[in-house]
Amino acid sequence: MELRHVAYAVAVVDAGGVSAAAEAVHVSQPSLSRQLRQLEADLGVTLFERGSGPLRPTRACLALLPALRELLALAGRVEEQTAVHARGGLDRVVVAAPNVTLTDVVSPFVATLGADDPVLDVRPEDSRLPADMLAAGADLAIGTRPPAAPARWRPLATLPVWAYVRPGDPWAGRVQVPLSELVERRLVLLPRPFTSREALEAALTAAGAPAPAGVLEAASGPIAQALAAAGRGVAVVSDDARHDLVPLAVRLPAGAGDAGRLTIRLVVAWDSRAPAQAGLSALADRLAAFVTSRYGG
Amino acid sequence: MELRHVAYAVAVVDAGGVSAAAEAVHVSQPSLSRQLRQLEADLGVTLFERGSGPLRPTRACLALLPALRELLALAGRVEEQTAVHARGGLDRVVVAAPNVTLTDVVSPFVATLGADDPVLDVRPEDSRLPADMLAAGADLAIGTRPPAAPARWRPLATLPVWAYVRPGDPWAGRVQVPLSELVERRLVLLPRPFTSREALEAALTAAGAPAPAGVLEAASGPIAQALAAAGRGVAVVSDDARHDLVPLAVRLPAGAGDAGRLTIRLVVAWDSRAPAQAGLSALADRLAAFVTSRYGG
DNA sequence: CTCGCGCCATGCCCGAGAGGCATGACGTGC
DNA sequence: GCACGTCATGCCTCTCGGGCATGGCGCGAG
Repeated sequence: MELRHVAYAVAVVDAGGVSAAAEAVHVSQPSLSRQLRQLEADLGVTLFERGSGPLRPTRACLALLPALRELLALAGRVEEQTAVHARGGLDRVVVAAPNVTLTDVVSPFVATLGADDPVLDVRPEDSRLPADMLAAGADLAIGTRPPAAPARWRPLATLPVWAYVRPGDPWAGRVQVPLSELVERRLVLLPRPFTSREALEAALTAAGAPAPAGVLEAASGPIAQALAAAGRGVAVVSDDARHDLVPLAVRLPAGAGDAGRLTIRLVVAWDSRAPAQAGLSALADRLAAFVTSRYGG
Repeated sequence: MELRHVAYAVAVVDAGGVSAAAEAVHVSQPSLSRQLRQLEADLGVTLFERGSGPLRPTRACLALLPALRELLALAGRVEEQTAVHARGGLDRVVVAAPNVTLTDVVSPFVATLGADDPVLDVRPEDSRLPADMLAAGADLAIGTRPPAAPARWRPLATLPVWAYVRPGDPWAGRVQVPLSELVERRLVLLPRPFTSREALEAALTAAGAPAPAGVLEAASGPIAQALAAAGRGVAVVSDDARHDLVPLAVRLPAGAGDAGRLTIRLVVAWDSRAPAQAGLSALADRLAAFVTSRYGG
């Protein structure tokens, strides 16, 4: 019996099914399904009844459940306690992230931390690759592309890319604009390595849409918005709204996933071999939970 | 953090060092050493001070120790509790073993089991290979050769092979006899597949000793002893003494290991994929502990 | 009635990790 | 100074956890 298996079993009970639990514990549904059976074989007890629909805990499972929860809680307390004894581990955590994310995501999260929590040493980063940030000394890195092993990562959020128009614009009354219409306008975009730009171009390629009628490059999100506010074009960025700009979702052709809107995926990553890895992953989970509650997943 | 790692760390503290702990938890010393470092990295805490001699727990480790022990105790209780709910798992456990082992080892162990323990359904087996016994439906198998993966096994005991002479024999006053002298006598041996026979012949080959002067084959250990009691030769078997026979250790040439005596190794094996695997390994551990306390390892 | 959708299980493959063996570095005691 | 006991490290194997793709299966909508 391993703690991981116990956590999986409890997650299945709480989530009411394997599929839902798999999402909660960040593994695929087949993997979780197999781990469950392994735990059952290991203990020699049938924990779940299979059959129609979501599987349901057996009587034995429910009887064990309190002890299993206690086991997890105790393990959690041990890991917390280690933070106290950690030498140079979680007193300071260096968080690296692109600028947009820092202002819109990390800063609000830092504001929610208590006195017991580690001090987050936030550092803006040019690279979009979490792997590079980790190599540069960051403990946690936020970016758009999952790093390769042995780094670990977790999905953080799926943020929409907005097309910002000023209040007087003909589109100002709409809530979304199709990609095909968007390219007919002059666009204010960020330079290439920025994710909103890359996501837009990838979507254009995938949809077979023509190149935008005109492109104006801005050095940062706020500047792009300022240009849009000045009527120089439609700013396509993922920043939150400024200057009273009106955000429009960018509608993609059907079947493109992400609810048909242009989005960018954020991930949070850390080094699996770093000291206090348990603490880092816990912090990453809290950050993900915070973002989910704030942006609604 | 996984329960296995916790168990390892506690074992190291209790045993006072990696090497001793490795034996206690049945893994090799290098493996245990690495797991420890992994646990430290995972928690972000230095648990042991390395340096001269056996490593010693740090202050942080000692602070965590009670919680770790509690964690293991709780996990143990959960596994015990599962035995109660196990369906057809550990109510009956089929134990297969060679005849000698059954009478001399398993039976006394069965006598020590309480009402809460599973019923051991003991079955004598001709094969010396635990793998065959498991394939034949046994839950636990006792034999002389460790099975291949995915079966799991544990060393059970190292039993001496005795040279039995009757009280009136010229050797009756001795406690041991060298292999070279033994072969000059007429010997009462078991047939080939029996382990005492195979061990003897392997030792003869290894020592370059001549073949025994004369061999009388007996169908079983007790019969061999009966023949020895009748003065028909020296019985070389691993059974406990009967018929007032005098046991002599068989001395091997130096460097042959096993404290220079002819011995056979016993192992207990089970199927890692069997239901109630946790209960089986616990039972195997208890059996090993019993044998150790009875035969002094 | 049938089709589609949401469940979970299974087959396949890959990579990480745990394990063993052999060996090396380091201290201690004879 | 040498033998021995400690733990660490390199190398290899093999299990197992994980993901993707796919297959049954029941239920509900059309």
